[in-house]
Amino acid sequence: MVKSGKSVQGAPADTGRRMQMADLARLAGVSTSTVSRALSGSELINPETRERIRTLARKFNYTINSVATGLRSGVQRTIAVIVPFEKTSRQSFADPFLHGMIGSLADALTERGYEMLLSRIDADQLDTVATLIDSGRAAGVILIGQWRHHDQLNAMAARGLPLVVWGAHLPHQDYCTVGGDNVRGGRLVAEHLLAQGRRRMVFLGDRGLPEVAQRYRGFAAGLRAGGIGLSAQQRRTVPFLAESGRQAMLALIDADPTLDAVFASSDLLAMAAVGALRERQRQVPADVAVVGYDDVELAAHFNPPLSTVRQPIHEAGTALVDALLRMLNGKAAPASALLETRLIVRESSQAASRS
Amino acid sequence: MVKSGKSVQGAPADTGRRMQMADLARLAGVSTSTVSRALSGSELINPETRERIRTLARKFNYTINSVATGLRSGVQRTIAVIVPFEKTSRQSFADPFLHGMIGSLADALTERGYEMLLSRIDADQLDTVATLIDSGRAAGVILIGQWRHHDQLNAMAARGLPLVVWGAHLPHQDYCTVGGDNVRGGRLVAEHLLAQGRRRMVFLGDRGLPEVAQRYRGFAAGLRAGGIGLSAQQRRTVPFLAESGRQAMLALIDADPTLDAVFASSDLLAMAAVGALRERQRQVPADVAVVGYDDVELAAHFNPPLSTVRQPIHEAGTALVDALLRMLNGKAAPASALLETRLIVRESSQAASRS
DNA sequence: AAATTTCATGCAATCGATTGCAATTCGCGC
DNA sequence: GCGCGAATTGCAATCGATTGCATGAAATTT
Repeated sequence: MVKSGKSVQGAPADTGRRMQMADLARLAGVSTSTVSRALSGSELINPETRERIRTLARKFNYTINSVATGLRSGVQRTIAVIVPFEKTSRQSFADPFLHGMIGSLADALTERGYEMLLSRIDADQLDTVATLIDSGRAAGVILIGQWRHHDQLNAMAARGLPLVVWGAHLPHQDYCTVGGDNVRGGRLVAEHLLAQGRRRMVFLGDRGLPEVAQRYRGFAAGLRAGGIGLSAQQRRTVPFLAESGRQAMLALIDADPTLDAVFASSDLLAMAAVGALRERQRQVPADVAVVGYDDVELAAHFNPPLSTVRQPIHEAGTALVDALLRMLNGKAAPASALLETRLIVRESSQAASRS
Repeated sequence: MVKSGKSVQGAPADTGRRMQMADLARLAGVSTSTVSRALSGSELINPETRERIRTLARKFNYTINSVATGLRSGVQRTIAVIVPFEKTSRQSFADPFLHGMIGSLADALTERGYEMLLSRIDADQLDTVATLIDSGRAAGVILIGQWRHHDQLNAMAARGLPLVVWGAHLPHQDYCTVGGDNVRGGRLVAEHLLAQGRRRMVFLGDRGLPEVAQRYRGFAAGLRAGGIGLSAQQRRTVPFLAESGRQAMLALIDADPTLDAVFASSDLLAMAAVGALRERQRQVPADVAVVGYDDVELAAHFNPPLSTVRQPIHEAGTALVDALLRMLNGKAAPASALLETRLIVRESSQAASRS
């Protein structure tokens, strides 16, 4: 019922139809052309008229209909942010890392005058992303995580869709990514754990995902450099879900009660791992060191405070948005960006425990 | 440069202008009227023609421009979800509870064929919310948390804005809210802590926020029923930020080293409190019991697992969206809804500790 | 064979704003 | 007093789709 009945004359009734430019024009005794120009601050309009119209607009709470504007001018100030999920596990939205990312993107977009359309979509139906652009609902797309769809993303880039992806930089990649240096991150963790005198490590994460694969590669390489190997029994393929992390950790510790360090590919998994270790009466870090990835806000406040690899979330949002906007402005797809990645050592991985 | 050059004839060049209905009409040798009807499945169109057009559309990857559709038909399938923040503290987006809420809303909206426009806005400029509606960018608004702006929300409701708020149900309230039973939640916590033999309680949270105020009221009432009081020294006004929670808890324990229970108005604060207690060598729950609020996913995996009052996040999303859609369909503003609220007891508040 | 339906499609107005170009007014010089 | 440029403002086409009404062909009736 919001939209109905016409205003009889001049000012539309308080209830009923939304005010529009023609109404304001009538009230001001000018044409809509003049109103349009006045509101957009055109030099063509007499300053007095302009002020009069603007005052009137404010008084009547008039706001330009941006749907109509969008249609006529052909510009869209909406960016779609897509969080893919794998329907088998419902995974992904639960990770607090995503939360930080969304916040950071929201800020970066708002700062630049864009709106954010947030959407979770089935990772197996990534092509629906193209529809968002084709239908004019969004000017561009930011995808969080490339998941297992490298080829599909390449295809979308080939179609010329304005697309930027948070994730790993891969060989033969035609789309633009922004991400941390995952290989380096993994290696830093390996070096740190070795320096703490740990020897029997395990890894938690789904190496089917490019970012995780790179973290693993860096980790394994770092261990190898220290003369330590990592067998198939010492890693576990887990989605980014707390309960899965817990189960995996329980299995690992039961399989090898002597393990002394865990590298989890996300803080969420690391926290779940700590819980599982506790269930098995292992002290963290005295018995087992735990290192996560992301440095989500809670990591510092966890019990014990979690060592982790920091992903520069704030920069990430800015970098993603800027890359996309550059693309929309017709500049060639910007080169993929690698953001700074560093290890934050807290209590969960230290050799000397508090007590 | 995405939009430029006209197609010379028939199929538009692969590069360049976006395909539109007129192009498809030309390709099919019919008018746009026919295409429009064919794609919308009108009975008026010959089934064969309809199929031919649809096939063509699929083949050329044509998608109806929803901006134009929106303008002509006047319907908007976008809902704005607003997360207010207080600029002084940058608070709010950090809380994992919000994250769950956003996910739940995203699901509920998608299921019903709506898109979600996510926006953080300065709580002091809530009126910009009206602009979202007035400008036609969104059909309705879901606001997460009423913060300190009860009156402003009433004013917006009076203006007839389609608005639903997650939060507390207050006296003299003209807008529709969906929320948990905060008073009951607080009371349950009090009863539980008393039953565990705790006596010196403290409360963490900003009672300037209606939801928190209600939780506190229930809590204080429950304690009073058990013959226990709560002095001004036993509560602390804290925003929903981990670091603030930590500071507040440190101050409280220093002020009264004998306290034996903490009720935090969110899980985030509870987790921060656990960290602070740990810094002061207090065992949770042996020395101090801690109870949070929300039951975010991590609560169960915290160390120790966190007792908390569960907010039914999934139902919440559904209820908020349904209430809003009912409003948009012209039904009177639905009555505010109170969702089920129950206490989940985990280790952090138990009398007998594990070891 | 003429008249009447039925079916399928096209024409043109419309949604609410923007903008190139034309029109009007005013001031001022000659 | 007439002409010309500058300053304002309005007219009408346009963005891309939707839809009431008209149209024309085929099918049916008489």
